[in-house]
Amino acid sequence: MWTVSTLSYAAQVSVTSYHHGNLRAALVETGLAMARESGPDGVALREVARRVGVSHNAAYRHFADREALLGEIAQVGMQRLTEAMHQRMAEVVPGLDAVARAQARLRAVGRAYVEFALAEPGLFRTAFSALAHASPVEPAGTAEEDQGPYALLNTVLDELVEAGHLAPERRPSADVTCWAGVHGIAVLHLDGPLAGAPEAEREATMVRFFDIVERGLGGGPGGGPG
Amino acid sequence: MWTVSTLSYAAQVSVTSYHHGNLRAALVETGLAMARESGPDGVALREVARRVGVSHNAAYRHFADREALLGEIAQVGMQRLTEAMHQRMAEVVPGLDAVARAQARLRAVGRAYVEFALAEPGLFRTAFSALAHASPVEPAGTAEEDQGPYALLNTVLDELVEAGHLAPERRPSADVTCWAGVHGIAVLHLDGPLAGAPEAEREATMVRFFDIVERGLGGGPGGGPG
DNA sequence: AACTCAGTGTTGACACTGTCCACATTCTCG
DNA sequence: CGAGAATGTGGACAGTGTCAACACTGAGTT
Repeated sequence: MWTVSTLSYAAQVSVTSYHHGNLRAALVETGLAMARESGPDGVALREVARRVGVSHNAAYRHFADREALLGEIAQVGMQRLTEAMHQRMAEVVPGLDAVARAQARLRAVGRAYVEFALAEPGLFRTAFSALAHASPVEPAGTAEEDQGPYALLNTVLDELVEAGHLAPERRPSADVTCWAGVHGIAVLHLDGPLAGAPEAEREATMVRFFDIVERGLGGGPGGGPG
Repeated sequence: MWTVSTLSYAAQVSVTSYHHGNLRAALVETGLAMARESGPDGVALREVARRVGVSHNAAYRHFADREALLGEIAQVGMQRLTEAMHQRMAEVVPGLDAVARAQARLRAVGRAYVEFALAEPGLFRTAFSALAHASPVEPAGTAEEDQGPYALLNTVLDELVEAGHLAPERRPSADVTCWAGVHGIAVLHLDGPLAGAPEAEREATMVRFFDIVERGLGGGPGGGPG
């Protein structure tokens, strides 16, 4: 009955069998597409099943809930976000001194975060809608790569400390501050009062934000310049 | 049939008439209560009508859509948020010099924002869920009071400029940066990976955030302290 | 080779939702 | 008083998530 799409189902089996062979993956993939189109609310279990070419309820053999499927999709979304950040971070040209390089990499991950949110609004919203997944913030030292956006941010911030721009005693403040700021910019542009702002303005906002953060983080152990 | 609650329907009429007399207000009020309980998704048109004691569909005489009702509720939520910010801002003791006072007021509005989000998660989510309402960010000068959170923030930032702590050329950067940061902190604690963080940690995060922002905003026209 | 049985997919049902339609009642105004 | 505009009602339709009972298939055991 159902036509097998030409997409990348890892272990595609005979085309007209009763068993789909890879339903779970297919559901996630199709659900992902729907999430990209219309966000978490656009992912209807029945519609996903319909598109995959399987009856409603079939999904219940692989997911306890709609929530469970959505969680899986959210996880993929989070992964995509991480990849985007990683890529932008790696694109930073290497011909700079340590401080400039670390600063550029910090700006790169931040910019990637916002860019991703605006380029993939549905996926971004989905990733943050049902997060029974991600651990409630890993401790700030566990910074191996591809462990999530937070780990990536921490990596860059540690580089900034090493380079000598970020005073160590302000290091603990830095991660959540940066994250919150960038997330706030993303959300306000996505679902907030800044939605529809022209790109130039958004770009200016980003630059100014990073200027302030860099200024706020950098320098010696003393208080502010006042 | 429907029992009239003891709440504040502005123009309550005869108890057993065919016409409710104040349906619109009653719907908003009840919808608001449901939004507080379970966020925007918890506001079901039929259930609202049921609780008010009126048939489903009655709401359609007063709202074009579920979306329209939700928008009205969101507006009330925004108003509550503004009030909370206003109050915390007014509570700042007056016995300080101009700079300290302005800084304290900035921290107060920011803290109020986050506190409100965590104290009224459903309402906060609702306020930011369907915002076909609020104008896409008023220009940064239009800062009369009770015009919304953004106007309030601008007021405080202007005070900071007047007091001499915020360099005028960094003023345009300040509003969105502060807003985004505070909004990010709120959202990450509400729906993000920081959910469930203990209050002490959240408090520390807030303090650190404001330290960085203050440092980043303050001081002379020169670049960072590096 | 036949049988069993767990895994997987299907059909049918239920309760719930938003929304449209036609109808009923009431209020207001001429 | 009577007409017409407001307002509330009931029924219907399509859509949703979820549960329970049934059907098919494939892998392993005897």
